Amino acid sequence: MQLSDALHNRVWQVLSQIPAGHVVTYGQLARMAGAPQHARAVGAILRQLPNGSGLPWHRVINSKGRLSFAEDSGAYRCQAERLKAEGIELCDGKIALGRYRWHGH
DNA sequence: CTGTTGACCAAAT
DNA sequence: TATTTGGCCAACA
Repeated sequence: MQLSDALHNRVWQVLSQIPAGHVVTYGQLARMAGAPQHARAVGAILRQLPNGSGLPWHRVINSKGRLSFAEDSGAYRCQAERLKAEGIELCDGKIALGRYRWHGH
């Protein structure tokens, strides 16, 4: 891995704490990991996440309450399906952040 | 080393 | 409400 191990580990740590049925945004996760200006780096970390990591990457969405994938992509459908399985519905392509956002402990 | 890309974001138009 | 703009920076070519 090339991203600073420290950031990588903190993101990994926070990600593992997100409860099922809740979501956080990339920027929020970056802040929670102590790197407020690194929303994009969080995306890069998730992108490189190993397949069998077991981490809830699908609970991370963008600040607009949308999934950061093209709607016609398999990744989009995969994430949407995983969220639906946790009771999180996409209304008009958007998630009600006010209702599902996780605010930490 | 330079330039581009992108699972981003907040503020300004 | 919808786009654009400027900032961010790791990964990649």
